[in-house]
Amino acid sequence: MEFDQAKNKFIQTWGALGTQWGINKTMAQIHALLMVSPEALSMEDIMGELYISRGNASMNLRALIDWGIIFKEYKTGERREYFVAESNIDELARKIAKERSKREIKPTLRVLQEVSSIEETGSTEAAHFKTKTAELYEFVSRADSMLEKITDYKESWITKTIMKLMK
Amino acid sequence: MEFDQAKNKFIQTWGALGTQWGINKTMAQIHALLMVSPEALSMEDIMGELYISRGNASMNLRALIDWGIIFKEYKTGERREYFVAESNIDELARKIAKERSKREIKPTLRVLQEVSSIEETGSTEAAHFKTKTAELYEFVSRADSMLEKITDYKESWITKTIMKLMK
DNA sequence: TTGTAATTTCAAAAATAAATGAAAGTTAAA
DNA sequence: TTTAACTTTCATTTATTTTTGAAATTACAA
Repeated sequence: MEFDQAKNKFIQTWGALGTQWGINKTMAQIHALLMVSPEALSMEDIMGELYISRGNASMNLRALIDWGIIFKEYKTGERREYFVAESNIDELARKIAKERSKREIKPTLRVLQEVSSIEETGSTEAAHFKTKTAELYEFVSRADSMLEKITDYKESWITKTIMKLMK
Repeated sequence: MEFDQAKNKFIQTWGALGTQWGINKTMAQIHALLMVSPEALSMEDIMGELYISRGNASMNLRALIDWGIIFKEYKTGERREYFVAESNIDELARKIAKERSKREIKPTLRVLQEVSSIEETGSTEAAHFKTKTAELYEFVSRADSMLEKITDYKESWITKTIMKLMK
């Protein structure tokens, strides 16, 4: 396979994966492009490589910056902004994990907490509901703290975790 | 909060969470409904509770069965089918993890393998591409086997994993 | 078997999400 | 300041995904 083909295939695949995980295609593609670019790219560069509009590029670059997984860079004497991806993959995964926990898991936990705390009534249905949602709260809560523990190693956490699990 | 309100809030929240993780809203809602139902429900019941069409119910019930997280039940003398959710939450999470690994991670790994194996050319860009995609392959591959290891405990894997990580 | 209740399918419609592009807003060099 | 390069915003358009509902199919009690 040619480099150009491979690069394109990688960007498309990463975009599709993003979609399946609730991240929009362009956002994932910009990120993919920046990951494999040895140099920082300008918005113009990105628009050109991905064939997307200025507005689209601007919004998704901002979203990526909000997630903390790409950064702005300034070149001396140049007015335009350049972008680079977080280069450490462990760090990248940690940031994504933390962000998703904050945005999705934590709010869900609040709701589970709330709904599992309804008053006891006589009804079987309500009793079962309380049991199930409480179980779910317990599970999600544990899973979330497990993820926190794993990603708190800061460095090569995947390897460290595997080591600990092997024992 | 009233039981009915709580139940509705739970179903809506679970649906929204699904959406953020690339699962369609109705599929997640049907699953939520079945989880908190003490009795098996028929398609008619589900349509009524969620205000959805027959076709929608049918398709998403099938998808949930394909994922292995809900089951059909037959009542003697009755023609219609009933559905129940996997009642063990650890088991539920294991199945989802396995399924997503199979459907999304494994195919991505294949592509990463492929694109990181392009011929060496002189270009810096291609060299950097190879390095990055190989790193990514390595990472995703390890993360996937970590998940496999964790979920292979079969029973209360979250707790077991936390225990191991505490040491 | 037959009749019919129950389920599935799928083209079309509706809803949702994402992308465009031009105008408005910023910023810094002249 | 002014000007021009660059970025952001957002109403509108486009694309994608989901849902509907009626026809086709299936399957089971009689």
